[in-house]
Amino acid sequence: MSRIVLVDANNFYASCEMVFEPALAQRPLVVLSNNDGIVVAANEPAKRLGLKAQPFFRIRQLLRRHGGVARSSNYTLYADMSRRFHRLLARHASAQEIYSIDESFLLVPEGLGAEWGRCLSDQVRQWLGLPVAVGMGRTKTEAKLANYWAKRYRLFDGVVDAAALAEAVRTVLLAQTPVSALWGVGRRLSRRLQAAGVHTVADLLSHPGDVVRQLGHLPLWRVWAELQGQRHYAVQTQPQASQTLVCSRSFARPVTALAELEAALADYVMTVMQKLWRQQLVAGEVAVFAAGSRFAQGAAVPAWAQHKLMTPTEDVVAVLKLARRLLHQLYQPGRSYRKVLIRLGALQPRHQVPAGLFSRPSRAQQALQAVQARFGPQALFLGRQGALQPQADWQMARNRRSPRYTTCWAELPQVS
DNA sequence: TCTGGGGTCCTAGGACCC
DNA sequence: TCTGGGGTCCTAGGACCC
Repeated sequence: MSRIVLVDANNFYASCEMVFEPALAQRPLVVLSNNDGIVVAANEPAKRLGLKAQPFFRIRQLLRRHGGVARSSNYTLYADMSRRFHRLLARHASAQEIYSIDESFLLVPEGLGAEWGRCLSDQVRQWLGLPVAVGMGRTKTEAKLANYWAKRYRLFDGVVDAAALAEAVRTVLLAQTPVSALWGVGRRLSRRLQAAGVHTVADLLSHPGDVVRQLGHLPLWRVWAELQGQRHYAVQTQPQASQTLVCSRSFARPVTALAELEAALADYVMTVMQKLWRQQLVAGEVAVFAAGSRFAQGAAVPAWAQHKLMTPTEDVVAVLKLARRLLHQLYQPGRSYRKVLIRLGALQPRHQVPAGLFSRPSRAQQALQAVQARFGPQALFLGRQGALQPQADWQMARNRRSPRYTTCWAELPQVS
């Protein structure tokens, strides 16, 4: 049986920023969400100040007082760094599951241990400049937990092999680790477990399986079983086809006018259709959601409208028409909106749908796709889209974005 | 003043059937 | 007056993940 390894990058977005601006490592650094709304990543100095996920406006003063820096999310940069990161890891594994932008599960031969893990970690650091944590175990859940320990306890130096821990060490770690640190145990479930007297991972493991099943339903039982070495989650080497595709953005300011909502929606439709085309899927369902701010007076109430299609489609104009109709259905005049969302559902591979049961792309759409493929996704767009309207000040703000060092000729790093 | 975006999975409960 | 029981399917919404 092979071993499972979880490698993830520490403070990924913040680390990407520091790769190209090493001086930032000495100062508190936070990376903000879209619209510079909340903190989504922080480097070690910032964490020492207690900075973590929370609204930016609340920590602005504190950050300034300590000479800190805030950056807007630079997804172009992070996505490119992520691609390099996963590709490097793939060289060292017989199989790889890219689990998130900064995490991979790897299958490696039995017999490799912490020493191997340290070499891997060194190489990632050397080649990409990214600090990582490595967790090794019999199952994904155990690898996750080992990775948690690797990050949390300095003496492990970023690498833990759960199988190689001395029994006494393992016992102490299990007794010190809160259940909420387990994969799949969120806020609500951990509250329930606490109420039942289960505070630590050791507490959970002290119960028999049927009791665990009662306490928390199937997923918790699986986690419990995986911690004893039974595999319930396989390393998924093939990316799974999406079941739904979403595009959603918050606005930089409250929006009341239907025309502005429509323009934003058209932008999101184009984006979500590009995802659909990339995966060669067709959509059987279209849904639109719009809502105001939870914190504002006179804000629109969250509302969904959706429509099932008689025949699945990949036609951007048809989807846009439908989405606009749905938006009109749920629009609340006079109320202010903070976000609009489009979701495509009932997806299936386009080649599995019998010809004639869905509309083939029109000549116009084929031309659109050809131009976008050649000159980039922004090269050609629909007239309804708001992206290029000069007055579209509702668009997402990213006022503190770093250069796209690795993907844009005009923004290459300069050495002097 | 300012509070993200993109997903999956599970469960409860309603509708419907015999 | 009395008003079953069991099954399936679908949907909405919650919980959780990064």
